[in-house]
Amino acid sequence: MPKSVTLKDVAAKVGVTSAAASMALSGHERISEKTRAAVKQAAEDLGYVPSSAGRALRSQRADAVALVVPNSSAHVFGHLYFMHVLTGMSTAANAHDAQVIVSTNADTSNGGVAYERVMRSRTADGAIVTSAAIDDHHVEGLVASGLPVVLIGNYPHLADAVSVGIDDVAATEQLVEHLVTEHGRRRLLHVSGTLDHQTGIDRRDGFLRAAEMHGLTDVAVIEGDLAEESGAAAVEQVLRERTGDERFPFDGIVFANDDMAVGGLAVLRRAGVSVPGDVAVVGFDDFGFARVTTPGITTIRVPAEEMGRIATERLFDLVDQRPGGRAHTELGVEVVLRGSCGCDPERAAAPGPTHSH
Amino acid sequence: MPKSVTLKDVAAKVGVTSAAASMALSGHERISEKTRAAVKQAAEDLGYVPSSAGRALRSQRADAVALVVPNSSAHVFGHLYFMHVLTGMSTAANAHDAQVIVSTNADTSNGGVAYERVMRSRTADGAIVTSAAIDDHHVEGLVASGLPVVLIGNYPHLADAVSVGIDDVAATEQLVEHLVTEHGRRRLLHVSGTLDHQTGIDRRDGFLRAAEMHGLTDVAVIEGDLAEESGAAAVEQVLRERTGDERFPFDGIVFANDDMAVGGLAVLRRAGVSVPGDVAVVGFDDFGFARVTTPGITTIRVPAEEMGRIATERLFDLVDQRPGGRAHTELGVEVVLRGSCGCDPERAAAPGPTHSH
DNA sequence: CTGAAAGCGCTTACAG
DNA sequence: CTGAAAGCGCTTACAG
Repeated sequence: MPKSVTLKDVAAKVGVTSAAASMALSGHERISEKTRAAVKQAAEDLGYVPSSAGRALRSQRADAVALVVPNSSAHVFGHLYFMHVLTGMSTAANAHDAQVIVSTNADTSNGGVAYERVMRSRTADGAIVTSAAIDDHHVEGLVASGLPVVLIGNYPHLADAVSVGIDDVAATEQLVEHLVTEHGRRRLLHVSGTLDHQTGIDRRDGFLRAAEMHGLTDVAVIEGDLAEESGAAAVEQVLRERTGDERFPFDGIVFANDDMAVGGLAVLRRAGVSVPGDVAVVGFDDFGFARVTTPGITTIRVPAEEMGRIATERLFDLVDQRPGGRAHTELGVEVVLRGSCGCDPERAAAPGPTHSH
Repeated sequence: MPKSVTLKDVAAKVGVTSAAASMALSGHERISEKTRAAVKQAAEDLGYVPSSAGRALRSQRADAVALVVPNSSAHVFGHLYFMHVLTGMSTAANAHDAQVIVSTNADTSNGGVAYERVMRSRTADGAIVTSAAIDDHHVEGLVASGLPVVLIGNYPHLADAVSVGIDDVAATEQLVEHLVTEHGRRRLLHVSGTLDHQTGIDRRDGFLRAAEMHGLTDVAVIEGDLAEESGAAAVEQVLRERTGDERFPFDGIVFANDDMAVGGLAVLRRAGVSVPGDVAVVGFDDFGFARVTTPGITTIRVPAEEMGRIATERLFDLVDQRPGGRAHTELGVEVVLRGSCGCDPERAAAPGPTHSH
């Protein structure tokens, strides 16, 4: 492993002090044009890159931001959602010449959680926290500590925290509205996310509120956990509990995310229940799966990449002590219509892949 | 923002020097049991966490590893592949108390690429590089520089580099073998990845070699770029060029990855070509999509998470100067049989979701 | 055995 | 105007 080139090496080559070399590289005016050029040339020749540790120690700034993945969402690490958030973070971080650190929350050993250590050790100047459970006190502690943190999602109990999110209630209402108004569905099932996360609560509340507004009486909620299997399990439960001759007791299912919709769709298919013929299905997220199933899943497009990007911009505002705007930034969402609700007839009517000739 | 607690604060509280406090915290024997306990208590009370910059500067070690995403694969950043690799990296990094840095390769401004800067600045102790193009000279330079680097994939022209990968040639041969032997397909099309990446070349070569071994004469290769759209484009091209009465000129398509298979599948469906009836389809990767399409896509499961984990272990070997084993570690893969090749009749025969009653 | 300096690499505030 | 010290936080090697 090659010894790394320091500022001293560069300075020595030119015959100035390292202090002068530092100023030369940063374009300080007190260094003559000639010396400045010589130092820059020497730095280039030697392949000099400033030591991040030296610089961080001196400037009290790591030039890095961390993405925190709390324990409570460990099972969804590996999900495209994080990749989208990470992509957005990278875009913003690159613009600020900062590194992106991914902090999965392994070490709960020393009484503290990993991401708190990341912050306190100043490895990162600030953190983005996403998918935290409502009762995750570590998040509250972090926010309360005054360290720069931006939350992705809605945290009503942390009203002062800077956060970026969407309106899950309104978005879910839109989906229900669509099923009722456009497709005449009135017997609706909601398969919710975990109710210890605000998104789980909000999407369920949106469902219930819209159902009430439309005077729907045949509605039910089954609690899921956002995993594909839990969507499958919910549908299996309905199939098991239906009375004898019933085809399917609901004519629409609102899954709290696409993964569960995928799982539910597979079970419906195997049971010979037609989608959208017998049951209309909608999901939430649009991170990829919803586009490739047959039929495609009507869903809400969550702008995860933009959330990551904006959250990171807000985080730099905090780190640089720029007077922030609103504590919460709300991004718009979009309903994406596909075959599973009965829309997009071209696609829905196309021969299925198992069609024989 | 709260002022961070330093070792000096802890030492002051106990009435010892910061050097003594440092030794106490690291359990050095020369510090009395009593002082050790007092220092630990004080550290806990004050919420002391060592500064990573201070420690890194002193120990010449960042305790961080970087995942590098080269420019050439910028379009696939945001792909589940990276998330799997990242998950594996995190597992290994956590075990070594190290941070994971994600370095997308934005800054090509200063003549150097971002990940070279990450390495030279010692922000990370080493890097994992994946999806690098064959002619990416920056990778060669990095490897040649002697900095700790582990490559994911196969790099025949960098035979001395430490790397972790799978046998793409053999895996693709297995797929062809399956189509020929189990499903009697003999007119095969390969939609390749970009041929400036070794995986693109290897999967194509595996296809061609297996075709030759089985004496297939009706084979063709179309170069794609791993994106869903390019799989669609390849199939469209075939449809466009077929002669009048022909249904589909091939009875099997080997896509170099699942994404392209998904794109191809959609076009086939719209054209009324049955899968697997008229054409058997296979993909490569199994990062998610292949499982949720209808029919499911027969594919090769690439152990991306394990690749990330093992590459990171190898990287720590390098960083810690442990005598490494082989330069290249090859992981096994698994053929996953689903409906698109004609296997899994239970699923393939199940009523499609657009089936009407 | 223990106290305290030295130095990792950097940049700014100070002394001359 | 310019040279060089001081100090960010840490830990180890040295002096006493």
